Amino acid sequence: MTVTRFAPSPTGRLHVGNIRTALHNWMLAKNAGGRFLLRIDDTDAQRSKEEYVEAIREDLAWLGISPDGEERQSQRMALYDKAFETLKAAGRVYPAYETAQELELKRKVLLGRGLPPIYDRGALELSDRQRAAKEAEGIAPHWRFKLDHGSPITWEDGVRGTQKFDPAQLSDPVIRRADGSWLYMLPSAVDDIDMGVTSVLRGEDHVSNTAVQIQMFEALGSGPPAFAHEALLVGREGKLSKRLGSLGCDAFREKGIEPQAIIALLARLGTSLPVEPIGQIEALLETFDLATFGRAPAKFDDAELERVNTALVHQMPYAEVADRLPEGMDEAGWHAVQPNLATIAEAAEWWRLVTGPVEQPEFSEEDCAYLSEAAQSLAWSDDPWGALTSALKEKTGRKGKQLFLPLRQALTGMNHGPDMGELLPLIGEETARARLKTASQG
RNA sequence: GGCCCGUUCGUCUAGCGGUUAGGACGCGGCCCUUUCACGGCUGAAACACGGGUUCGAUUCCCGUACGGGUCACCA
Repeated sequence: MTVTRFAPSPTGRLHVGNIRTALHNWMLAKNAGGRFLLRIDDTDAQRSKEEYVEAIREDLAWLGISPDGEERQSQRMALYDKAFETLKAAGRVYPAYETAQELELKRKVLLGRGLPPIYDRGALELSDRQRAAKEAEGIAPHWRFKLDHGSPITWEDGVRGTQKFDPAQLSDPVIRRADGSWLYMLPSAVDDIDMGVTSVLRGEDHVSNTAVQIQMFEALGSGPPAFAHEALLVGREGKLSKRLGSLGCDAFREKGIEPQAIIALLARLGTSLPVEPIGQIEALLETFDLATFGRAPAKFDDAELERVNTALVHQMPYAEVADRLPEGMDEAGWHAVQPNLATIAEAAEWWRLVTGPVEQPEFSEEDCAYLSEAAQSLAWSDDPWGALTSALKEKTGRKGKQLFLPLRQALTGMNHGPDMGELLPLIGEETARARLKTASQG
């Protein structure tokens, strides 16, 4: 069975990049009838916050991509200890004593000489006596995973094709701090094994991590999962950008963006499939295919998100939105107002044209007379607007803008808006007549 | 700087040696509508640059430029 996972760190709200990864993993699993798991990667106790764990769950639920299971790394330490011992016994981890400052300096020197800033394995040169001396000084080591430089690391990537890495081009990753706390690399691999994850789909910022982790999977006696790395999303100006990071689920919600719009856009952006206002995630699922994923970074544009949202809002049936509409708005009201909406929240603004009060403009003397005439001509029927306008056309000879604009302004206080034929019946005879009278009195 | 990846209409992209270079979104025009919007029709709009290879390159190779990623005791 296909098992995928979404493994965010609870250090902030979900943002577009996150959401996209989560969605694609969800789709990858569901498309194969598999399971989608949430793993809270909270090994970094300093930065992880409980409120964000809760927010992540809520956001996923809001988006409609709830996980089938959840794990937390902070509760799985025993597993990592065990894996660590296994690796140690196999000679695949070694203690290192450099300080962060020393490492930083080494990197700068290498970079300055035009060389790749790869860890020099200085700790491997240490004799037993030198190590003992460090310990005697009270310096506890941090631990690195020893990469096997023997042969190139290769894998068949779900979106990038055959990948090949020279392990000598990679630094031996620090996997454990001196205080015993864990870094991302090992726990992630351990959990993927333990959770039975079969497919790992993540951003291309992880490709070199994958190379390292493939060796970890092997060292732990497990075959690696199927990896796929999708191109990152960039902002309007290119670049991953601070701006994109700030586009969180909460911000979208506040702007009146429907979760379906986010899903519809993110499901297809950067793929060869057209972005379409598809409200059913199941329909999106049918066309989901890693083979359609592009390898170049795609631009995320919130204007496009808003467009998708608007198109979706225009499709939504009354039943789906009923409980979010303003007090008193029934199905007829929804239909009258729907084509003019960019967000559902805007329904309230248009609905005020019906419930009033309306703010009428100043009318010329001529228009006042016309509106007075209109008040008298108003007759109720199935189609009061049609009846009113044709009656006035005959009586006054007005047509076009002259005919309808004063009426619209008197009745709604605005010179554009939903179709009057639908709006007038909702306003009702009494209110309509009153508004026309008021307007006719200047 | 090393290593990976990429560059086709404004945007997302199709293309896998010979095409009028296709689609979608956006944009323009027309129609519908006694407003705006919705809807329908229609139009403009692209192969980063320079060398090869080839009868023929958007497509293959090399180089240049540009963009993205990575090289953390972050994930």
